[in-house]
Amino acid sequence: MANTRSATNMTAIADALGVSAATVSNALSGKGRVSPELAEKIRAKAEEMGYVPSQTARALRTGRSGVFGLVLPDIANPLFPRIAQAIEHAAATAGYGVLIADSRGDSAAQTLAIQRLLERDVDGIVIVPRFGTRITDLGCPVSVIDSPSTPGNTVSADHWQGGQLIADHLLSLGHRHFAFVGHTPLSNVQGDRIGGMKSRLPKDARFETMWIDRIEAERGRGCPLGVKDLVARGITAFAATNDLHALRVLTELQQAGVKVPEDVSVTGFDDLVWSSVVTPGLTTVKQDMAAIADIAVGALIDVIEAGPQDAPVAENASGTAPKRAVAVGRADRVAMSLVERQTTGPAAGPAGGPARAQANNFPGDDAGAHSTSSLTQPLRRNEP
Amino acid sequence: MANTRSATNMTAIADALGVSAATVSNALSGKGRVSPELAEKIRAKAEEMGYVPSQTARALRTGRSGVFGLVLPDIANPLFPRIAQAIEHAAATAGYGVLIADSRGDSAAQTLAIQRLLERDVDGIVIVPRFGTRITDLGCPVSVIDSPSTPGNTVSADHWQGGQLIADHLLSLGHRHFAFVGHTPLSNVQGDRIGGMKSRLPKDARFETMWIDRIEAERGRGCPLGVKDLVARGITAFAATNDLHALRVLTELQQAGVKVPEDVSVTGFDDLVWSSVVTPGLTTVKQDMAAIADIAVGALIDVIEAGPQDAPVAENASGTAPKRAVAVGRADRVAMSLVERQTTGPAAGPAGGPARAQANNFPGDDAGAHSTSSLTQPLRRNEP
DNA sequence: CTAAGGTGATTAAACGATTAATCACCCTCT
DNA sequence: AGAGGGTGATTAATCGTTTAATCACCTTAG
Repeated sequence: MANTRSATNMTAIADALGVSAATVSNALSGKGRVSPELAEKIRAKAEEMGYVPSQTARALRTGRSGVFGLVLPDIANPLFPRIAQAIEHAAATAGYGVLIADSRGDSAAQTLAIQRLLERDVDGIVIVPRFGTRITDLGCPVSVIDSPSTPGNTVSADHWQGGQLIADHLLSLGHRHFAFVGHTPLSNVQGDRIGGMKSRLPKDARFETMWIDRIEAERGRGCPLGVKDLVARGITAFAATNDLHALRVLTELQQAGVKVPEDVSVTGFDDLVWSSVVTPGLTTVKQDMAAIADIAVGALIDVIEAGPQDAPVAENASGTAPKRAVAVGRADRVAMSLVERQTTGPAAGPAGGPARAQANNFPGDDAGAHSTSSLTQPLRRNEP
Repeated sequence: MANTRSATNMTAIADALGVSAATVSNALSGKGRVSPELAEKIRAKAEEMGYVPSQTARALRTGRSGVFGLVLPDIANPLFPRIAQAIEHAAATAGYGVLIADSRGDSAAQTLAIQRLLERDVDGIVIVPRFGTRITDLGCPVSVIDSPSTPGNTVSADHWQGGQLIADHLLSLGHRHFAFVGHTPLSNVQGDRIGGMKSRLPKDARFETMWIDRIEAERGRGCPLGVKDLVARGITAFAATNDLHALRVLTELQQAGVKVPEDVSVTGFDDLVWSSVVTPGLTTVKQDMAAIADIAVGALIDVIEAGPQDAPVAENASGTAPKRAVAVGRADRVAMSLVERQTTGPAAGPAGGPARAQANNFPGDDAGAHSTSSLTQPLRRNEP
């Protein structure tokens, strides 16, 4: 704004029309009392002069910057583009800008990143927290996107239900021997996803869980996961907690000469960019980022528009809920949807693939979000 | 800031110490004339009261918001995380915040996105332009990150040199029959990358170029690229213009039973997240995003600190360079570096693999950035 | 002894919008 | 006709910081 910003401010418009600046403000905001004719004249003049209101001045006066902060554990995370895009879109639609902050590194970096945002007077913060960090009261509205099982979570995909989708899909194809591939058990998201999958398994199903951080701690970064051994042990389906791990498994299998999906099936999570371009296309489960972003941003806006409930913590009659400036009470979980591609197929091999395993390709079973209840009802009986 | 912002402003500090607000300002900024003792007392008090300067007020007064805008053609682009992370880091280091704007969709969306940033009074904009859009004078400093062959480009990776790195590497392995895989010829970046590769080819080399947009226009999105046919025609190396296409080629080859790197080699560009986790690991070429971001942000800061050179366009004695508020004159290109992994190996097959092709695994030839000149000197002779 | 110069602080005017308070004026009702 | 009410505008304060201008005071030189 400094240099070339056209010096068209309210005063300039006011002078040009011989009215006061306040009248211009009222006319443009439609708030005060201005005659319709004059208001129209002012709007026209503003348009003509290319007037652009100064968000800065407005922010100073109103105490609202019109900007949200977005804090991510690691901007380089492949899911980030989706989140950022969705949040930016939701925020822009509501008239807000989005300031990004990267909290890569330790949780101290996260605190610092938040601090920087607060100094910039953001009106609210959307945060995808790091593992094991608890978001404390920031003194400004906060939306937390993580997992329904994270305390203080505001909204997130229903990872558990997504896991169920995957499990139901694989079960319906006749699979009974699974390998779940995650990165670290410290992540609530991964925990939920695997938990959801496990929750669907019938009594006759078996599974193993592989944690990549453990494996790499032993064998080094980027080491082979040894998937062929697992296949030899009878596993017919690898269900990873995200597409990156699924891709790793998929290519390692292909390299080892294991046919996908003929010999084994592979699934991922998140429907990242490459999922649709690899061969065979990766069956995965997708988050409705737009919906999540709308809720996260909506929660922020609700709190902001509710106005400053200055009363610090006292005056709390009911005494139950500590009055924090956090957007609570909306622990929404957004349903995930199955994206069925080519890495999943009927279970093969001697592992006793039942006849019904052949009956895949159920009509109407490949169209995005859907409940798979009809397929899994017989299995649910055996749930613990 | 609205609600819970601690009401600790300069006046509060001034009152607490019985001095004027101006003195507090001077003491904290070290600009005016304040006695050392008082200055120290003020700093201590500010610390004690948890004073945080209002960027908003400062912005209004100084005309500098301390925020840059970052415009990206499509936030969902897999390279975006790297760019955003690097820019955010460079900006934060220089004391600036980063406001994101997504210009997905057409170039009108890009204009709108830029408009939104300008309304928020950004001090400068870093933009990765869409294909074929020309960044006009925005009335604020702009850094363009695209390709050295794009007019108005400020800084970017040296895609041409990156291409040379790949070509030299493959040539040294004995490859002579190439397939270049790009998305669209409209992209300067992709054009440069392929151009660089071609520039290294000796007379006895042959190549074909595949444009994915063309292929998909015919056969539909996500269609097979038909790489096996190309292999049958004698191609031993697929060099893609980015890792996503490389991954597509790689998995299609694996699925078709073609061995990588034994039968054919595959290379990508950008060293995206998955390049290191797939099997075999993808040989690629990497951008030094940190350096690029530093230059892009540095150019912005240079222009800003040069102060408002108000003189519109007149007063331009030499008359050559139109005085735009654009950060020109730094058409830097940042060298790329080869990341050698397992998708590349000696050329095999009847296509006349020369003896020297077997002589791969040169000692010291697998360590990130390096010039491959010693390997390619004999070939350079034959350049056009 | 007084003018000049230096030092360390204060005053006050911005920046550009919002908004409560005020004012001038006209109309209507009793 | 005077009180009361509505309308359409203006005035002026305010948000928190920066900064040019000013001021009071002290020192030193002529």
